[in-house]
Amino acid sequence: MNSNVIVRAPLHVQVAERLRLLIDSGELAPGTRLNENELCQNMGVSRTPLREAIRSLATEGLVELQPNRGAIVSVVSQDDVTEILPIMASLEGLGGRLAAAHMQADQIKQIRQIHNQMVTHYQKNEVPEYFETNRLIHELITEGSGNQTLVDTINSLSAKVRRARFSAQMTRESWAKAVSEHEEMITALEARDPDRLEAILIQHVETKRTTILGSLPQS
Amino acid sequence: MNSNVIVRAPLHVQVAERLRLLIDSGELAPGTRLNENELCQNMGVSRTPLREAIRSLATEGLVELQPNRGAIVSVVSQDDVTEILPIMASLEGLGGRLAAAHMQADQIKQIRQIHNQMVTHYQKNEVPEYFETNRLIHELITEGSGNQTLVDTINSLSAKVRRARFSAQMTRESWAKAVSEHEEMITALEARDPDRLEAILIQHVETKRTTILGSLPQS
DNA sequence: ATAACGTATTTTGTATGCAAAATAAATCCG
DNA sequence: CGGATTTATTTTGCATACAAAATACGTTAT
Repeated sequence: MNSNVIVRAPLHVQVAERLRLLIDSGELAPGTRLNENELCQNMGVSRTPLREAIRSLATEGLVELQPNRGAIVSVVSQDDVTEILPIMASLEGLGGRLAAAHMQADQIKQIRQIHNQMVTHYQKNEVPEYFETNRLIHELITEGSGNQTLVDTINSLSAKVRRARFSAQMTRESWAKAVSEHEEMITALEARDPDRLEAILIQHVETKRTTILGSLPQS
Repeated sequence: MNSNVIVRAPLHVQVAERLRLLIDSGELAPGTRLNENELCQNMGVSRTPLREAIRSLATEGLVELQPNRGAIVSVVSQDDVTEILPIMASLEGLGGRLAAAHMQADQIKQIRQIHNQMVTHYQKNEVPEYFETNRLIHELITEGSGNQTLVDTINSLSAKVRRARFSAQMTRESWAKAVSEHEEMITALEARDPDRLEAILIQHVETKRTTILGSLPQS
């Protein structure tokens, strides 16, 4: 009779999610060794599901397995970021191209509204809110492509870059440039101009790359 | 005294590799349920490393977990392929662009040689050899980008498409077209023309898409 | 005969236990 | 006293054991 079929996720999945959170929040810093007993007690589960979860995260690239020595939180190097950003540029460009063709008018309107919010956050210098609305816009455009595999692929790469957290060194200039590029993005989207949107998105990631790695030696 | 430090891979990694092979070869067909006991006996390991391996494959997308019902070999639908191919086009294009800039002259010569082999296989109608040399050329160009993350990303997507195995229906025409596109690819690479190589690679995947899905309903 | 229920068996999920490897500690020797 | 070797402890890797869920089966009742 009860149609509320509650399929509670398997333990190892829950554990994986929790670990992902801990790593993403920085509570488990890159390079930290994952002590199984410690984590087990901490989370109140046995080692079996925990180990299964760790294996999952390893194939995701979030942790690195060291034979007979357990796992460490993987360190995202500058080289990694240098490799990832051009890939993201390409994929976000593709996403934009598809989105310009497929998105509904009201979805585009919604993005315009969020964009306006973002500009307000920029003007009021509200950094975390800016980043959040920024992220949301990119996500919505990518999802607008209607290509779930593309969304997943971008997210997986994006997570690694985000974890590097070089982002803090954003200057007033590069911030202004990013905002103006966003303005162009939305305009191109409203005009449903795939080529232009694609070009801007690629340029936008290039700006990001410069911001992140520009001042640093390319090791 | 013995400096030959043999670090044999952990069992769950070996098991994962073996499973990947079984799935790739079609011995474990899409949709097949993975019976743990059966596989354990078959491979002579206990359930623990087997289960860990299955979790890894799940995050890779090769198998699909069904809570309290184990795992099945994931089915790659036409929709999936339709989603993946444009992504691969984009990424192979980027790979080519980078390769044209970074590859050593002797590496390019090597590709030219393999290309010539491939053409011979085409002329002699040696299908498996053709596919293998074809695959190798794409791999070498992508690796020529010097971007390992890009290589990994493409490989992961490529594996799924390959598993769909629509490839059999290659006509004489589309085969000829593919070969001529390859000729253009190598020429562009030798001329170190990134824009041209990128364009051809994107076009090439588009040809592949048409070959694979062209005649079929896009469900 | 068929549908529905209840039981038995299989299969998955989780916990525990034991062996091997790695790390830490302590002892011994120079 | 310092370095190396040996011993003890911790930690990982794998196997087994038990519990819960799902499937298969058989029985009963309509």
